[in-house]
Parts: sequence; C-alpha cells; structure tokens
Amino acid sequence: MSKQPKYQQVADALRREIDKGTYGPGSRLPSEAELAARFEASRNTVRSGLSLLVSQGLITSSQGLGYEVRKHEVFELNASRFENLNFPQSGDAYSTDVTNAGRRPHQTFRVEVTTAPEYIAQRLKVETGSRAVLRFCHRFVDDVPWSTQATHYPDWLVQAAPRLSEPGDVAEGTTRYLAGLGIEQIGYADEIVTRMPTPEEARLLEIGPGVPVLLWTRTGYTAERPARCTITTFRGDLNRMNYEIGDLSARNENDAK
Amino acid sequence: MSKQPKYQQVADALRREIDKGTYGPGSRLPSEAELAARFEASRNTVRSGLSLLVSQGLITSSQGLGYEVRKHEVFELNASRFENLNFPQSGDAYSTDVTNAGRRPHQTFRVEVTTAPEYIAQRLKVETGSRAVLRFCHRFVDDVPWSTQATHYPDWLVQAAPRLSEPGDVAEGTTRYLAGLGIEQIGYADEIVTRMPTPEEARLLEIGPGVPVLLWTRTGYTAERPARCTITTFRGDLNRMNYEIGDLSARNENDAK
DNA sequence: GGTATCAGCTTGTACCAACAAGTTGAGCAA
DNA sequence: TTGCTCAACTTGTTGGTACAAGCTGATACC
Repeated sequence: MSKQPKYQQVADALRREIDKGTYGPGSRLPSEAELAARFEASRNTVRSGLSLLVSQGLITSSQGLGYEVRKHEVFELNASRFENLNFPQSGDAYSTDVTNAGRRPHQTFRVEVTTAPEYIAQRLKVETGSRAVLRFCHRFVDDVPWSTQATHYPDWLVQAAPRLSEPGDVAEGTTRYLAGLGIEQIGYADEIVTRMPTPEEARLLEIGPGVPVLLWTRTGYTAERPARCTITTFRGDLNRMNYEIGDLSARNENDAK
Repeated sequence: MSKQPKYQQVADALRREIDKGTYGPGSRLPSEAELAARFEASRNTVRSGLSLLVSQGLITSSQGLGYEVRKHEVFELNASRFENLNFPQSGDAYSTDVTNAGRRPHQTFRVEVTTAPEYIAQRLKVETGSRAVLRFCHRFVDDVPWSTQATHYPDWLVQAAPRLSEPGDVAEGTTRYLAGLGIEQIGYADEIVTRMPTPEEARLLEIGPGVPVLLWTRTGYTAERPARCTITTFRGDLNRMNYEIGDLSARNENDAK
C-alpha cells in the first residue's frame, strides 16, 4: 500500500488536513517532534515533508515559533484602464489606488541614467546599450513590500522631458507630466510571466520560499513610437491582475450593490 | 566573514556560475560528491543548497542522471483578441495557434454536468450549487502537457445550446457554435493569479518542483449577462500572456521585418 | 511594580551512515 | 551484429546525532 516515500505521506496528510480545515489559515501546526511521533518517522523525514509544503507556498516556518498555515489576502490590480488624466488627483495611480482601498501607501524612488539592456531596447525600439533613464520604485502597502517597478525611458524622450532624469518623485505623476508636454500614450502592450524570485527579488519583496513573483511588462506607445517600458515585479501571493476586454456593461451595471 | 550558512554559500556560488554562463542551459552540474569535495561540505549540505536552486526553478534533478540547468522556451499567448469568428478555420483557437507556430497540438476532452462551485457561481451570477456544465480540456504541445482548461456554462445557456452537454469536441469551436445560435460574447473579464501548483496540477502538467502555475480566469459576457467562465492553468515556465490595449499601430506597422 | 535572567520549548544547520533506485556504458554471450 | 548482464556511477530515502539560534513564559531580583 505505502509505495510512496514516507515524507510524501507526511506532506499529503498535512495538506489534506489543511484543505479540510483542521488547520485553518494562520493556525500553527504541531511541532516537528510531535509530528515525528505521530507518523513514526524521524525528525529529518518530517522536516522533508514540511519543507515540501513550504516550497509549495502552503505553510511558512519561523525559527523558535513553528510552522504556520499561510493566509492569502489578494490586492486587485486593474490593468486594462488607462491612467485617468482628467481626474482631479494629486499623486500617481498607485498612491491613489492604495489610498482608496483604505491602505497606507509608501514608496522610495531612485533615478539612474544608464544604458538600455537588450530586453528593454527591443521593446523601446532603440539600440541595445544606448542611453536611457531608469526610474526605479520600491512600493509598500501598510509597510509590507508590495512591488518593485523599473521604468526605462528612451533618450529622445528624456531630451523632451528633462524632469524625468532628475531625482525624486514627479508630483503629478509621470504620465500626466508627459501628457502636459504633448507626449500622450495611446496604446499599451502588456506581457505577463511568472517564475520563482531571484534572491535579489526575494530580498526586496521580503518573500520566503514557495512564493512566485508576477512580472508585468508594460510598453507604452505614442502615435509614432514606444515611449516607455515598465517592468513591475509583484508578490504572486498578494496580487491579482484584472483585464477588461470589449463591452462589459452587463457586468458593471449590476455590480452596484 | 562567512556568516551565511554553508548550504546558502553553495547555492549562491552555483547560481552565480549559472548566471555567468559557466553552466549553460541544459548542461549538467557536477555530481553531489564532486561539489561536496569542492566546497568541503558533506553531501547533505550540498544537497540542501541544490534543493534550494531546484525549488527556485533554476535547475532540475533526476535520479541516476544528475542536476541540469533548466532551459526556458516560452509560448506566447495573445489574450486580448477576440476569437475571430469570420476567419476560415476548422478547429478551435488553441489548435490553430499551435499549428501556426509549427508545433503539434493534442487535447483530451471531458464533459460533466455538475453544480457550480462558489468561485464560478459568483462570476456567472448564478446560485452556488446550481446546475452547470463543465467542459474540461487537457492540452499538450508536442506531447508535452501545456495547460488544463475548465469551462463552466450556466444552465440557461445549456438549455439553448444542448450540444454543450454532449461529450466530445465541438468541431467548429464552442464560441463559434454559440455565435451560430445567436449567443455572442461581446466582453471578457480576465483575472490572472499565480501560485505554486497543487499536487493534482503538478501531476496533470507534469511539472516538477520550483515551477509556478499561471491561472487565467476568463468570464465571457453577452450583452445581458455572463455566459461562461473559463479557468486555464498554464505551466508558468513555458507561457507568456500578452495584452494589447488602445492603439498600437506604431508597434504593428514596423514589426513587418 | 518593573526588569533581568534563564529554562524549556521551537526550528535551523551540519555532519555521518546505510541502503534504495535510476542511468549508463563496458563487455560478454548468442 | 545484436542483445543481455552487470559494475559503477548518479540521486533518493531514512535513520541517527549534536549543537546553534530564536521565542516565550516563569521566576528571581532590585
């Protein structure tokens, strides 16, 4: 009957109990020693099973405390809308969205004049290695790291919009600043991929093992050519992306509850 | 100086060498015994470091063979277009796309009359537990598992389109079949999340440790109400989703190279 | 009352040993 | 040549031990 390795049986049994609700979100699992006694296995074997569940993002572990069932609360991202230039708001789209959700936004900026890596250059239709401005942004919600955002602007755009290469925030939002200079983005090309975080990403976003990241690349187009390329890195367990395509009046009219 | 645990140092060193190109995609790493000698660590410690890289999706391991650097080839998904009803094609969108990419599609079908789970019921605007038809689809590309797709149709729609509840493929594609009956979808609401696969998903998609899945939920709307809800589960390492928003003529006219 | 310490819990790291099981290629036999 | 066996490699599983390090609450001290 038991052809599966013992650590697998441990992981499966615990997963079943978590799914069933025996251990709800946020509750603590029995200690390794207790589990070892229950499954008649060594501590090492139980640890193998537990680390499986950790790498699958089902539980977390902390030294001195124990294992805890992970809880998920997702933040909704509306990706298919354009930034609303007419709406009377002060900051950028991120601050507005987070504040409207009753959470507290916080972000740090960094601006660099660098050269465009290949991935960016292809999308901006410039030469790899040509001059570009990178505006990097590290965002938090309620002091929890939420995302990093790296926006590259091609050199021709920076010439026309010098404030892009100055350090610090652009108070009214870069999209609005550009629109004020007559540079309006009329199209976006979005690409979405997922993978496990690099150590660097795991550090910035403070994500433990078993949590993938969601990479969102948005290339903004003017009528003539691409004007910016933004790569946003989200914690996969805390974010959901939403797109609306076509006519959704049937959905929106009834949602006014 | 070495305050980091030894298995971390092993993982970091190997990651650097992989990034640098010392071990290219598809190439084999030294054996555990060799690495143990090189890092002056026990086999167990080296295994800890390697399993870190495995759970981060950087390498794979196979018994008897060794560790291999994972290679990524992504398949592009154009999500923002409507299914083209006028184009003279025979099969569904998936078969057409895959064939056009020079790959060989293969899929298995399953049809069930079930009750709508809460997640689906909310999106279809029906009661949780009410009658619904589930069309489940397991898709392969070149015999590699690629995605699973579960589409739920509400009962009122199945009454109008009885072929939906019959087993087997709908030759011309379900979207076209519905359009032929005057049921046309004019809007989509897409939701995208990522997480580590459940054991069931890992089995169906044959994905090992360290590969997240991309969950794509598309709710299709007629002018009056939602008509279907499709949940597609992709291998995260093999797929990229693309959305186009607004006017992208500046991009498309120059891409004719 | 407030504070500091410490015992006793937890997980984390590192090592050792032994055997199971999958893969490959050398080499022998038909 | 073809096919088979098997030795020698690989990783996988399971057990053990020891100590480090983080957390918590009880206790003793000021």
